[in-house]
Amino acid sequence: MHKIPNIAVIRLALYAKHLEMLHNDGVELVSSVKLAKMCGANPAQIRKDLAYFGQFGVRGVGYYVNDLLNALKEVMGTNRTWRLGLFGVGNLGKALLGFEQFAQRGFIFTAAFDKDIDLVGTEVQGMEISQSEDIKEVIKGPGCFDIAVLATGADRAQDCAMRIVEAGIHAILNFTPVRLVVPENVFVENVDFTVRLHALCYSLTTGSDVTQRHPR
Amino acid sequence: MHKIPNIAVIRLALYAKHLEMLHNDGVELVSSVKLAKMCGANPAQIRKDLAYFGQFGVRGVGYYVNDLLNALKEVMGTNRTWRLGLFGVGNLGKALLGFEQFAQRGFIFTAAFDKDIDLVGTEVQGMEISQSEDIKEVIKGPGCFDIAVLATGADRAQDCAMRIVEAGIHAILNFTPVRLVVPENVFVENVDFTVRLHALCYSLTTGSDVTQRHPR
DNA sequence: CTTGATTAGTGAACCTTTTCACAAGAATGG
DNA sequence: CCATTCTTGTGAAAAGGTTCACTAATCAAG
Repeated sequence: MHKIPNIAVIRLALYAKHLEMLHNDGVELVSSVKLAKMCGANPAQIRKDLAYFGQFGVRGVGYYVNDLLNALKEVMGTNRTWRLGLFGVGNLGKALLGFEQFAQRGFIFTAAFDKDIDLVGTEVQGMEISQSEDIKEVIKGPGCFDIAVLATGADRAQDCAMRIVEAGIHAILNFTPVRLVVPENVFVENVDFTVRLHALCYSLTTGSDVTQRHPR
Repeated sequence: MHKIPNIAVIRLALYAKHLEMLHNDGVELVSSVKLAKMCGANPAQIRKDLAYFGQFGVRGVGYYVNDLLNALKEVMGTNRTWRLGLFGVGNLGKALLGFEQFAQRGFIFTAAFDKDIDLVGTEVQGMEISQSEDIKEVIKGPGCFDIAVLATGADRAQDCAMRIVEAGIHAILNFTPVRLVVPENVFVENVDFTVRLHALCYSLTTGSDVTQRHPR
């Protein structure tokens, strides 16, 4: 049995995104070559990535968009809605609450927390704000969520992360610049816009392209 | 001469970030082992990455934080201020305008554009909003910028990108889900939060960690 | 001055990931 | 049924990146 490269899994999300676009355009059939052009990838890579998870295509024909999309969703675990809990309702937090692409792709916020006492109890983007100290209570009710989105200030980040872990949440999307210390069984994705800007700076300065082929 | 891996350049930004933290803490000397622990990297990798660009350390001693930081900034082209132009002053756009980490790390917004006539002429986060049709005029004045930050709706993205390119801008940080079509000499970094969430979904569903080691 | 402890720099080995090239299967037209 | 065209699935080769293991340099203590 083959070891599946992490990066192949990430690319599945990319493929799924483009398959969804094809589906919305009413396209029923697609070849690895066409999909590769859309994604900016190599057709052989797409076929190989898919092969790690099964056989989804028909030789001489291509891939049926709907079938492949459903198969990929099943593999990635995105054939369901995932609930998000926001920590830190500042500029970025508010923007994330209203970020349409989340809802479109099956991610909905069910809870929002902030340290600011004046904010607690008020509504932002139709979400009632709670105190992060109350996370355990919130999680028992309709505010229950699967993934924490951390958008607090740097000073609150580690503290919040510990509360999140203690409440039994095992996944964090971390927008703070802090390297979180969490138990091994907790998954953390660090998002850092400035790193991406640095890549552009280097490319502009040296003329050598270090931008990434695929979106992240 | 060696070919420098793209990914090594990206990691330099990570090292620089942690060196800045050390510098702020008054630390003057650091070893590859210590820095590696901070960054969550392998010490040999740090030494190798640095070696692509020169010799910055002292054997038996380590790296002088300040010297290395300055050297890295020089290499990456971040020993200067970079000016950003924002396109699309919606939820996300506003959040980016007020994003403290940008200013802290040498990125400042000098211009902001929106299609909404009611917004044009008003101020958001102390920035006057212009029409994207006027980009060429704005660029001649104090609103001149080096990198475009694209945070419009999907429908406006490609159109805006073309205007940006025509105005002579060669770098775009793209927050829209659109795969931009631009000339070869224009650098594009695509940011997609949902892809990162998908990685967490897969990890949670399968138990196998596909999150990235380093922030992006 | 010598010894021992550190730590950067680096060639080589190792591992991972991407790409190639072709066999196998499917549709179409005669 | 056969030939042709298409496209997937996949072993193997190539490319790319990471880690190891050792050398060279530096410092401190005896």
